[in-house]
Amino acid sequence: MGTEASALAEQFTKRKGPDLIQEKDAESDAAKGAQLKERPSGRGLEVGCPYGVLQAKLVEGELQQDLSVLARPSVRRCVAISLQEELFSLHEMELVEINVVEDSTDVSCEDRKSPATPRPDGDPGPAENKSKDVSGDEGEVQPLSEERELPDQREHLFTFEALGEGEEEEIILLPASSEMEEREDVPASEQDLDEGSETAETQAESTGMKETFHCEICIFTSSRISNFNRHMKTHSDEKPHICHLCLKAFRTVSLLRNHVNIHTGTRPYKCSDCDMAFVTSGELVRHRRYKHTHEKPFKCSMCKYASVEASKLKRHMRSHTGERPFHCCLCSYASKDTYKLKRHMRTHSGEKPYECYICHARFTQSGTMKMHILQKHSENVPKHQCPHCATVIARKSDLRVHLRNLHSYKATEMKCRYCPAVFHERYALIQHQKTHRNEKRFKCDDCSYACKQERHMTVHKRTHTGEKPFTCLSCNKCFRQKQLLNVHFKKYHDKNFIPTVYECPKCGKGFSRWNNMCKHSEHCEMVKEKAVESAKGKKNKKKKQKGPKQGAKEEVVEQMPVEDNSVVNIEHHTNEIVPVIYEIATDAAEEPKAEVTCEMILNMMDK
DNA sequence: CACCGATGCGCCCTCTGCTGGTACCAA
DNA sequence: ATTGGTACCAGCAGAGGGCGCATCGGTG
Repeated sequence: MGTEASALAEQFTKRKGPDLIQEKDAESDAAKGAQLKERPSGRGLEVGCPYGVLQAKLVEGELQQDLSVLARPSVRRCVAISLQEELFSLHEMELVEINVVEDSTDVSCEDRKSPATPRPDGDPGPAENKSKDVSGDEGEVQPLSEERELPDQREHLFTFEALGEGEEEEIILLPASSEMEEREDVPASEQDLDEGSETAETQAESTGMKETFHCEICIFTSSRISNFNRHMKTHSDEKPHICHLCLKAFRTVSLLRNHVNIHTGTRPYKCSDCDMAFVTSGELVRHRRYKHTHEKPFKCSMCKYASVEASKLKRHMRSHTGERPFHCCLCSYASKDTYKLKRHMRTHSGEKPYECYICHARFTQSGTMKMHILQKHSENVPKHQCPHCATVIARKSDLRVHLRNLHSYKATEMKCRYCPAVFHERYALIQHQKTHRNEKRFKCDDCSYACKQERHMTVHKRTHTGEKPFTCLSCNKCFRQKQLLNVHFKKYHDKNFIPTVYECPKCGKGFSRWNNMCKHSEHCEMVKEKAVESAKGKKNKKKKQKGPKQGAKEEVVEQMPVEDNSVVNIEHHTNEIVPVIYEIATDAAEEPKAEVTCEMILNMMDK
């Protein structure tokens, strides 16, 4: 065996990662051959096969997750597994003693039925068996292997032997247990003769004190012949008890009865604490643990997690080990359980099975739809108040983002744009910078003038220097500000220009400026207020009232607000309005004078 | 043989939290 | 008009709870 292993070791070491050994005889002997059994009492991994018991204890890390166990009863008395080559060097191939430790292996009979790991090009491989699809129709893949709990600390030895030639790259796990060593004395062909036999063969214990019955096919032993005989039926395909409703066959009457109860809805096991009822007593016990007693017998050794079911603990352990046995065949995603893979497959199929009953929007997950309904179609939805500021955010997760972005401590200093202050919290920086917002930080060296923006100061300083860089091309008149030049040009050189007229509603006299009209029309105080308010509203709304327009008078009046009790600071608003309106016709035409300030023009230019 | 507890697999669900696109607002 | 910031929102995955069902093995 060792020689054979050496000869084929190189082939073995060529085997890469997730490739699986292809099942050769899945439909025949193997089907009733290799089985994996968990031993609740211990931590050893037992691999049952027609030739005895394989018990292995794998050293964590030595056997990777994709270790698969295959039964090849028609070829050898062995179990084939695949290993990643980096785990075993050539010289280790002849005889390997492996300590099997739980959580490091991923061994399953299911692997015999499962497709091989998807190839990078998507080709599942010629021997891939897709018979068992998670979703049934979504092209999902089965796990490479299924983690098994290894509840026994006992160490068991087994050996590996490379098997096959050429393309045959398989590792044969040969049991080194006492039973198997005895059987190695018998030629393989003779052993094969025994395998299919289900004859009840009793073997007396060496002590002779008590007779036990050993199954020749698996590890089962029993002290009672009746149990043994019943067990032997599990190796038979005989299922004489047929459900008359669905024609499904069962081995025992009890199994059939439970099954028929499902059809009939008969649930004889009723919970004493609630209205639930179940077909089997086991379901009731489990239900009571979940809902009433909260007994959780399966405890995680690495954290405080405990579960009602062993399978839940097994699933939980994957969060510690990082094992992801369920691989997507369309991308690199792998999940820790079948449901997540199925859910993930919707991202490829585009399926959105959840529909909002109100707006009929569709969603891939029920939780997403639920949140949608809550946020879009519900009232009095509780919001989340930021503990550090006044922000209120609809979703808790978004509040978390808010806290992370605005209230988390940053190691790097964030500097204020306007002063030397530095901050480590973004929110504090923003609040601080707001204090600069209305600050007239730019102060003139030659007078008391101050402004918010530097360019305003640039324009202002021309009043001290006398600089007038904007020259009218028609009359060579110079201006300090471009906007003043524009106004001048329109007024004196643009024939098509028609300025706005503000007409006193009482006497009909026209004015180019509101304030002039208002001074004239003291009896029109209310009208004036409304017009100014209207002008203010227009400015705030669109900021587009940049110049005099034909018919602006009528427009302004029409848009006057109806609130008669509105109070407007005339001086303030005239400062904003005057630059864009100037007198024509009824008043003597003249250039804007003192009413037009630098800031007015610049503000207008900003708009 | 029936009963019962245990086991295992599968399916579905909820809750939770992160991520990236988008609309909106202010500068 | 542009740009940057941020709440809003849907998409998606992690983790765990709960139940349906089949099966096995111990026991009376």
